Amino acid sequence: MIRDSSLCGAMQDNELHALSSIARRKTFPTGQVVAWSGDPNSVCANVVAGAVKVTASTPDGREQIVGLLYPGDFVGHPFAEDATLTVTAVGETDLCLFPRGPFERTLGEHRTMERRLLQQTMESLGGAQQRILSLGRKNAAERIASFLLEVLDRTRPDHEDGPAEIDLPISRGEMADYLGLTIETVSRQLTRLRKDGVIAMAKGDRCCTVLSRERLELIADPD
Amino acid sequence: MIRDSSLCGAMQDNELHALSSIARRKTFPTGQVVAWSGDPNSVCANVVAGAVKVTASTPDGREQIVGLLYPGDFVGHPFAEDATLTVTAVGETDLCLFPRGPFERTLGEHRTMERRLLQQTMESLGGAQQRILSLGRKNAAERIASFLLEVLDRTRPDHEDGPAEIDLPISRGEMADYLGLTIETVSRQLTRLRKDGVIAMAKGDRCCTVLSRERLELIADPD
DNA sequence: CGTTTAGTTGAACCTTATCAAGCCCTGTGG
DNA sequence: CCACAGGGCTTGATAAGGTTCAACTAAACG
Repeated sequence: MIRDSSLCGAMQDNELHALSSIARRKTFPTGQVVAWSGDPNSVCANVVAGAVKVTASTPDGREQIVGLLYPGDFVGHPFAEDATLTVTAVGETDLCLFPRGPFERTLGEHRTMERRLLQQTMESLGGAQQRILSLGRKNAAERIASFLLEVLDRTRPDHEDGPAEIDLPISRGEMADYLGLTIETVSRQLTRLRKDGVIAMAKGDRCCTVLSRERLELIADPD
Repeated sequence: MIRDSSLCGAMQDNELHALSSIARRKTFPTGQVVAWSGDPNSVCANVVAGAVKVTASTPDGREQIVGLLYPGDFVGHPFAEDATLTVTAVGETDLCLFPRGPFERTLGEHRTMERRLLQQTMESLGGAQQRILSLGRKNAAERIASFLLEVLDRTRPDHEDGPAEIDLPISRGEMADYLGLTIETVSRQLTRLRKDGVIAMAKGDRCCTVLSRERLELIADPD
């Protein structure tokens, strides 16, 4: 179902076959860890359904979500000996797992796959660079607005204007870990957006209606 | 001179030849812009000597350095139509420039090169993720200490302990833009490190002696 | 039901930004 | 040769944004 947006997108049938012969489908319940930081780096994967968070943390336990991956996204770090990041399912999640060794070998045998992975990695890098800008230079309101727009673009790629309902994939605490803020600040900023009529959202809910995409964009990227 | 650490590292002579036939060497004076954000994405490059900064900025002009690249590092974003980032020489810098089109073609013709670029891009992504952690969860002191260690590791890869002299590649203002702080905070944190005897450094100087790497590490990653 | 968990809200505090002044070095022009 | 302007850096005072701590609500769950 997610073929064309994922690694498999550009591939021939024989290549797909090579991949699927090493792949293993698995469902992870909410909160289950797929791979631990510090463990040997043994798997790569494609997200099939649900989502995963990729987290880094300081030795004293502060946590930061460095990536949020959705269906079609590639997870993992080929060629690295050890995992430096923890991968966790957020919400019930289906992954297509590839043991790293065989995956790297398959990569070597199928050019289109390697090319596609290179392009995906370049895109991830671009995304990471945007997040560096957010975390380094944006205030709380701007970060929250940017995040809502990110989720909106992910789930409604064709949306242009007018009200749109989005379902936040993560909790307030996870939003805080993603945006480099605290739970309290996230909560306050959301109520502020609600009071200002930019979004509509029941208290404590994960469901959120963007009333004015335009205003949200203005907050995310002021001019 | 920087062959083995750069893209060219894993290549055969015929591949090197292919690359060098499209390459153009150029020296950029301090502050000169190599590529502008928003312009068509026309070049990739390898840093030969000196260093470049890669910056992103908000529409209202706040600036963030998203990457700092040294000799051997690859600069650019193959496959992207437009540049979203600005690349600027910091200090007198030699680059080996590749027009993007021919570079992508060459990439398609030389597997080892593509493989190597994939690995480099993965490493860049890992670095970016570490910086997301820093910007999201570390305070000013920790960021400064992390940065000094980064520079130390770059310039003295074999250094383990004891005093070591390092030359900061960038100004205070650029450190601020790199670390998501202000000039004033950077300055204050450096004098603090100086007063605490962690580093020795003449006021306003770019040269800095790390007196205790151990203490610096303790500050960068508290436990 | 009582307990737990996620989220909201308020008050006090703290880190960092902002504003302002001054220093030092360099380069320039009288 | 000196006065002066400018840039890079430091330092101080003040302000603000976000964190921390704490209380509270509401839904979920045994």
